[in-house]
Amino acid sequence: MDRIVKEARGGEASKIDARRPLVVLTGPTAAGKTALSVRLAKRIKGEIISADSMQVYRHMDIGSAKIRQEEMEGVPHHMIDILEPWEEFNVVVFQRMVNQCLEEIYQRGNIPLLVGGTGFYIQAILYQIDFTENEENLLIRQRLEQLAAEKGSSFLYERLCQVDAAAAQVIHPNNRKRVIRALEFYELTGQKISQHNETERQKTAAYRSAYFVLTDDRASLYQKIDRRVDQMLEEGLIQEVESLRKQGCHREMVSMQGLGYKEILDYLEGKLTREQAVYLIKRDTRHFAKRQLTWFRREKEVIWLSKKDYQYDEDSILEQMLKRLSALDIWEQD
RNA sequence: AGGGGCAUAGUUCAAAGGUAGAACAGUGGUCUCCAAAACCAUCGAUGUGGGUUCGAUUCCUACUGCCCCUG
Repeated sequence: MDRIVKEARGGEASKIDARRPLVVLTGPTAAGKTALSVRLAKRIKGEIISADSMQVYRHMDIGSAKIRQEEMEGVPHHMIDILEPWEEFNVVVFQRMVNQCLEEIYQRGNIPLLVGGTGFYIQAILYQIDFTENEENLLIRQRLEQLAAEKGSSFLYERLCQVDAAAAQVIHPNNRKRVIRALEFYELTGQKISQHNETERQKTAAYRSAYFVLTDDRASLYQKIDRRVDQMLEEGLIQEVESLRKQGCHREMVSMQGLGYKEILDYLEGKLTREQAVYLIKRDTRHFAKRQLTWFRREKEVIWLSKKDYQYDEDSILEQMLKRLSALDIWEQD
């Protein structure tokens, strides 16, 4: 409705939306994004970019519910199996790599589909958030972390109160990670992160985009999560983690903080029984799904696709998506 | 069937003749470089009927349900 192109046709001072097209498909874990994304990609000549913080890692197939080669049905997939589990990964790396991917996809004349459950990563791309990269920040962060360990996290919080009161007001004192990040930002740039965040928040989407959120009733979602975890165990999750452990993977690694990995690691080290580990995986995955939904609710201009509204018929959902893409001028049916 | 024990939040467990606590689950939220992470907030209970008492969820009693032992 707010398509600038259509306004142009109406004779208004014309400004064509020069932004490039981007389709986002996300939703809570176990909602069924993967299968749907492949079907959509085939219809619109798209390439899929995974927005998932765990599927980037090789050898982590079962626990991350990674798509299998044969399931891709020939659709190009990016950002999957690109790192070893011991390699560092975060939003900034994600952003840089995906931006590269996007260029290539546009050059091929295809439409990129950003598919995955990590809302923060999607945000980083869609709004092209500036994280003000800097080499030094690791050192500063380590120093601050040590300070927190020595003098307690309230020490850092008090410092933040002095340096950036606005940030201190928003960040809870117990949230050490954020307190540290805020201080680190200040030391690095001499500016307040509260101010920086404020300007970043003003940004509008950098792409002509559609933001689909595939979801389902809470109860069905939770049921599916439970079933999926059981299935992962049947498929050999424990062996997968065991072999990662033998290769030297430990819980300090970002990759080993993934759901299913940290718990099985504890089980293998005798800190948990198998039953306890499974219970925790299921519980934490439910929590995760809930947090994802909270995130998407806050996100502006999302198109909710509640499976129940479509009688759980994937064809109807797909049709709806195509309709919306066409209305948003992202894709034209030939 | 006889004897004993237990009934407190969705679950596991506290406490007390005068305001019933916690953990976990559930729910809501924060998030702008660890985000599958980290953090915050919040809903919610004395099995049922009598009796004693100023007052019972607590003491007594019957019932109901569950558990254990004996047969």
